[in-house]
Amino acid sequence: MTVSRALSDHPNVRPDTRKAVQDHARKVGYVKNAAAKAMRGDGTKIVGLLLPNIVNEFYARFANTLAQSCEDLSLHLIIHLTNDDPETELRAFERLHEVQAMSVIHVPAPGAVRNVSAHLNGVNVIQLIREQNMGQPVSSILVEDHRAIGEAVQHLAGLGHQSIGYIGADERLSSGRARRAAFEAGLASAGLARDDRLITLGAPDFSTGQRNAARLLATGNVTAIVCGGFEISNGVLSVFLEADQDVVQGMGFVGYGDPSYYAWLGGGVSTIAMQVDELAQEAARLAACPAEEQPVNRRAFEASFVARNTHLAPMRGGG
Amino acid sequence: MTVSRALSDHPNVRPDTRKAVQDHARKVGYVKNAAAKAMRGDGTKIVGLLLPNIVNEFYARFANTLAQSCEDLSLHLIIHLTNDDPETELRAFERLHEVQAMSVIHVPAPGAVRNVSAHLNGVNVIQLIREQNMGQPVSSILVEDHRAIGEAVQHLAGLGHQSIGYIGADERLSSGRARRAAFEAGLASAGLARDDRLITLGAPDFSTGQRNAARLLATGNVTAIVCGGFEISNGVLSVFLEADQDVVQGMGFVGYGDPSYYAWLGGGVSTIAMQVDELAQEAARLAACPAEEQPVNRRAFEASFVARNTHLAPMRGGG
DNA sequence: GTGAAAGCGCTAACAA
DNA sequence: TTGTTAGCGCTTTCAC
Repeated sequence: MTVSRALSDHPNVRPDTRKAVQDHARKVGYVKNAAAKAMRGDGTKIVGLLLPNIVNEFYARFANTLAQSCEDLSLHLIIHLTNDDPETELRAFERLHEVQAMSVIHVPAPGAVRNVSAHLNGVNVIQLIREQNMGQPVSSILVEDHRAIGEAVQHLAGLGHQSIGYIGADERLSSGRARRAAFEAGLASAGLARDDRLITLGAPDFSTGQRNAARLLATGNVTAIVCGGFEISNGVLSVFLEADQDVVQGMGFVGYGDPSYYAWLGGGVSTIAMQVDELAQEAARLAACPAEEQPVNRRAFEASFVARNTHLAPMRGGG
Repeated sequence: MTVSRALSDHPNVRPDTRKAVQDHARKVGYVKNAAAKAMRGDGTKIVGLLLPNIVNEFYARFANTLAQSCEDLSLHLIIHLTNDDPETELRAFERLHEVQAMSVIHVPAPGAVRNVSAHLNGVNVIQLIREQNMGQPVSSILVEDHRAIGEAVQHLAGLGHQSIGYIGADERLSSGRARRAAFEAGLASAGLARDDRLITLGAPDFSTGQRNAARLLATGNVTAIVCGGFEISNGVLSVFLEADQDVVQGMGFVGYGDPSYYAWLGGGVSTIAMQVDELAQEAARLAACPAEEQPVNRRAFEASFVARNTHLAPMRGGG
């Protein structure tokens, strides 16, 4: 059809014909059928995003910026929540395979490698935050937080803390391993001895933060806590904010991630902050190219330590 | 092909053949091509979600719960951010038309009706929070906040406030009109006179909240502020939290929406809370049916007034 | 500069 | 119970 050529801006169409066709298409709201294009093998412009959840402000901001970039690049963004569950993650990959997603950006769930590889043919896979073997080469966008975590520990040490606890993700996550190592390196460079009883690990979720914070506070032999995860940080913080004032009096706290309200809570929460928007833009950049044209890529963005009121002010009502 | 029948659980296939086919499909990770299904006219299982943004915790929680429901219902959720801009919204509808979305859930952007109707053929449209004429029958899921806003005003009046300001969305939004009316009704039932200078309206965004809060505080003749929008509430709150202590001393504040941290800020922020999860589940329920089988539906969920420390405690650092 | 044919993966309808 | 045909909307190839 000449119509098809006109709509695709092909040169071999009389200019007036082309214009007439295009104008009419716009008038009647015609758009090309993506399914038909996909079936011919033209690719889909679909980007999948797999996140543990989208309520945590870090993930929300990432998704927000990514979605903006996708609008600009005319990509379709399909979101799947994994709850950090490998089974759910597998199903998400399956669904994205059905619609022939061009790229998938994902925060790998903890746990063993499952048979996802069957769903990854020709898919441009981009890992975020964490790295996990997928049985095929993948790109990754990481956060380099070694230095920032070290600074956090030294900051606490400088305030006189000698018993600093750590709550983070366990060894099933690459990020869990790296952050724990960074914490221990920080202790060493601050001249503090490591006490394994003060290092508590678990799944990267809110309840791990809650549970371990309560446990560390209960022992009474910890004077500060450093967090190694977004959800964990929120969980720990919830315990601090709801604890009796005399229990947390003088306790040091360093969160992970920097949601907007951390600056407002308890006089300002010290934290490890990352360049969310830059992460998301890089992700969009990588996701925009089909797998075959996209060389595998590995890039890390440096995190920073934000010092605020490391000792949370107790909350008090105003009336 | 017998294979197709086997995979579709068609009865006319020898049971052992069927099982063999299904097992093999699972083993090699075969999934049906959604594009081919769509091209036959079988529909797409794609649900579009159009939100102003996804960082605001109300929208984030809505999207989160909706995404969960979509996983359960095997629907694909495509997210588009509109920034409350009609042009961007129009482009999003266009993109969803391309992929033949089955349903679109959207928070209508303020402004005139544009020619979206061309992109809505056979689409199950579900409006959220706000209502706007789309030139065709649509379902809507609303928040009934008249009573809650009235309670908020009466609560403030009960605390002795006589000059209560209001910051909300303007008349371009159905929700803006309704909430303003609810505020005025609240004043009336509290026996307070309406002062139009204390009622400030604008776009439903953060800066509207910031700007008008600063303005109302500067005039000095307002002792409390009620917010009529999610983003607006956050904007107003940011001004309160960053203002000099003596300026906001004794000021009353009622926010809109109930993000998790409102309970922690300044001793607890009083607010209008809504049943986010219920809204999202209802949205998923409506979105799961194709347009032709879905009778148009209009449902409202009651909001509630949550009284906390209506007078924000000033923030102070702890060390 | 324009049209005709073919095929992408799938399933409803019909034929065997 | 299984196989064949046809067509969904699009673009590439080839013919005119």
